[in-house]
Amino acid sequence: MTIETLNRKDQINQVAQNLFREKGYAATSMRDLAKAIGIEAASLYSHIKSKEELLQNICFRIATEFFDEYDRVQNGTTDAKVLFRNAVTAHTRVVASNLDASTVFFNEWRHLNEPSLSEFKKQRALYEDRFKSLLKEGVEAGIFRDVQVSFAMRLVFSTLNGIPTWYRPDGPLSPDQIAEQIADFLLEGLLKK
Amino acid sequence: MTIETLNRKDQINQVAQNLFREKGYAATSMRDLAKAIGIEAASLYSHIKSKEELLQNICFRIATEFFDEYDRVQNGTTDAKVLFRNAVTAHTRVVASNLDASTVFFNEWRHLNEPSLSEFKKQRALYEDRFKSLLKEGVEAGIFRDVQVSFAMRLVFSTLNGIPTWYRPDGPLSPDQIAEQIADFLLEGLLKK
DNA sequence: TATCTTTGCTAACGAACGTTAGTTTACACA
DNA sequence: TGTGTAAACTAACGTTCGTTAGCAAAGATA
Repeated sequence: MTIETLNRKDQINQVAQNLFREKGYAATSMRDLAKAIGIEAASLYSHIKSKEELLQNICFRIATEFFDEYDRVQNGTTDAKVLFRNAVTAHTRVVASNLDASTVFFNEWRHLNEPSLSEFKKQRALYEDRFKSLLKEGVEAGIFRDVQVSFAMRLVFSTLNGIPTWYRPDGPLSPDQIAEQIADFLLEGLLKK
Repeated sequence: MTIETLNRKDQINQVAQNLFREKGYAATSMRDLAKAIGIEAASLYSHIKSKEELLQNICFRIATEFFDEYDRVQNGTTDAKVLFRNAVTAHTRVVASNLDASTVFFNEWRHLNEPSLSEFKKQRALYEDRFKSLLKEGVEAGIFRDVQVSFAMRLVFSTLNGIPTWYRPDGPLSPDQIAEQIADFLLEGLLKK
């Protein structure tokens, strides 16, 4: 596989990410995709196997990034507050650095077919469990309020996964700054102490 | 228009809400919709004008509910904390009582065509402004922390609009109980005081 | 009983869909 | 210069799409 092939293949995946985000997977035709690249629809199949392969690539690449980034920041510390802040930062960084792909990850995964669909759900559940454990430890350590952990986990993910609906990378805040502010918000709430 | 027409029309709208939520607007065909009801696809057109009309009905009905419910709870009080709690409760009640329709409202509005699309965006912006004002007043009154109000508004809506991804009406909590817990979470944060 | 309205049906339209077959073009390398 | 390969093309496949036309059945109203 030559360099040119890799480049074209990467280009297809990147444009697909963008179109799937903007129009949705089902409403994006292979002709739309080809036109955005400047080739014929049939020519796409010199580089990819199918439309669904594109969706699989996006979903599972992002899933891997979530796991990898989480592992990277969870080093020695056992302080629940720091652990939480690190996890939020890691997740936010992945989302904010992959706005197109993570939006597809959040909204378009249901168009996967089996067995990819089941595999996707399994990985997502594993990732969510990490946050649940983390919240559980914070509550048991008496650092967090006595919240229901699976409820809190849902609210945390709602906040984090909503980032692509409003974050613009050309704005004033970097992903890490966004992450910090979100962690503050989740930890401190709105009220003055 | 007889009672039977209204019933069938209502049924079509209700099934459409459910299918548009589960599969997405673009991936739901008129034949899917007809089959779920038990008639032929062509027969739908004795009751509706077009597929897009169904989407418009859902989006604008929910928009109206958000405004109406907001107006209903914002009575005499000027306490920012109570105002915020009331707004969160109103919004949550609309979402939790219309899980299918509100999911379509959140995720499928982009498939509206002009001029409905612009009208939708305009109404949504107006609604968001209400929450922004409310947060601004709380910050200025010294009750809320000194957060950026449009940033805080985005986080609040992310939390609220994520409800359909996890809330199950057959679970133990009523919409009002959910609303209360979410308001607590947003106001108090995770940390113990 | 005769007429109108509602609500369904079958058949079909033209367009768009994902994808395949077969061919041409361009370039790397022997 | 001749050969092999990658990457594009045109043409077309069978399917599905939203929607329309025209008609039949059923019930209400006169």
